[in-house]
Amino acid sequence: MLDKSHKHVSCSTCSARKDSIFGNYCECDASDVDNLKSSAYYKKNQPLFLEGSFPRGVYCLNQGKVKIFARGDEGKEQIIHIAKEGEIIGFRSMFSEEPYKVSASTLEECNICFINKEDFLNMIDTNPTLRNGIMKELSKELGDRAMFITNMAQKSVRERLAFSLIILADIYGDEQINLTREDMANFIGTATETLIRLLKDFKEEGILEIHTRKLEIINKYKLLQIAGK
Amino acid sequence: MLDKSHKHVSCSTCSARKDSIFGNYCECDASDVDNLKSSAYYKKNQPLFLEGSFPRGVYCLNQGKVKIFARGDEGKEQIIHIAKEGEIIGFRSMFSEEPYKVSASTLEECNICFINKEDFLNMIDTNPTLRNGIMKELSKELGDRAMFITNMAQKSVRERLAFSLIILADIYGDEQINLTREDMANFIGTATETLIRLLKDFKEEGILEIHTRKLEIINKYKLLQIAGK
DNA sequence: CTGAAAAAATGACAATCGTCAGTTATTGAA
DNA sequence: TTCAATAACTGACGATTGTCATTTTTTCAG
Repeated sequence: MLDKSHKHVSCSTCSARKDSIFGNYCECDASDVDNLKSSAYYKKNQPLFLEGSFPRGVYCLNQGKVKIFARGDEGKEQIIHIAKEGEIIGFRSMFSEEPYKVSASTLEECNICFINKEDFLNMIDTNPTLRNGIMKELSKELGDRAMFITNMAQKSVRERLAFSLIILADIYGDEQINLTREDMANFIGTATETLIRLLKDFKEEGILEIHTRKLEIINKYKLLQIAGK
Repeated sequence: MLDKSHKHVSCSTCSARKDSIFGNYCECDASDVDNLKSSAYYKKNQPLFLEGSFPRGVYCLNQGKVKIFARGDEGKEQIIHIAKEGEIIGFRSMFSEEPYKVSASTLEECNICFINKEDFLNMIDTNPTLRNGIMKELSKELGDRAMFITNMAQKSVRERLAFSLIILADIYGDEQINLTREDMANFIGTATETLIRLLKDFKEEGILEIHTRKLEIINKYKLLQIAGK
């Protein structure tokens, strides 16, 4: 259970900081960031921002998981990314001068810090190390998305499920994967029913165990084989 | 027919410059760029760079079209983007410090300029306007790719074809769309045979005319309807 | 602890789409 | 101009996957 008291989370004691751009590129300025940001507790399924709205700043995830998703023409969610502790969310829109093209929403209880657009852009302008880190991050994600598109276009749902389970296992670390079937289907890009059937297949093949919502991967090697690379 | 003499193409007279980041963000420095870059003629189907290799600089497309693509596990191409006159190609990899995650290859005869990595990064460091333009571009593309992923995941091949034809019509401008069936299928994310069948359907529905390889769009409104937004 | 709401699961069925195998048309170099 | 190579096209067929309808299980607020 997380602290819900809205108490200020300090960067200097932030356990996620080692995984963060701030941690990697901006060692010296932790206290500067500390003075600029605010922190807040978010309930499960609470939006950070919505597609179409204008960005006011960036979010830094201290604790919890956040889904980044777009909506298709019929309103169906497509999850583009699942952010974990230490990630900065929504910084792309700081530069594009466009409304958000994606939405962000918590998948579980979260502690999230917020930095104003103006303050953030100021940091970028005056701190070349941080700036280079951000540019590197933008570029990396662009590369990742090229692979994402390729997987979507060329892999079967079964292959994509295997691939996604590996990614999810990485995101969830020690914890077990914990997503609704609908969210998982929206990540893989398939119908919920199809996902459920394939999970059952994987279970029968001894690849994973299903503890209701939580998934435990038993045979990662087999997943890698199915995912095909 | 393009000039094949390897003669230097000057930025100041480059007709594509108005569509370029250099044109929009770096008005004053055209001659600076001029002194740094080299220009070259490329034949059809000639690679600029390959997935996995390390970037040496960026390419600026003066004339022609270039496909940017990744390869799936079985070697099948997935075209991520088709660059037209004025676009800068390969600048993402300048920042990521990774090998290319995509390949680039000409789709027709091209004139392409080249700027060294070092010179380019130097320009970025010393020219904030250009830098902001680049960051804006990176962010924009990231947004575009979120939509690309969503389309891939949620639209039928027929819908994706309609959508892609609109994009291609925009890329080709006054000219007619001119791609092999295979390239077009690899852009849409389908089998060549399926694409051919659907093109025939569209022809029979009066949406387009097929002049062997070249496609002429007759009813753009209907395409928009089918694409679904 | 209980009941209503949400999520997960199952079954039946049809359509989309990919694969394979083969034919026709087009291109471009000799 | 010709011929070989490449690209475009057609047909048959089945597997994968989405849709709809329904049941079972789980969650969580009161």
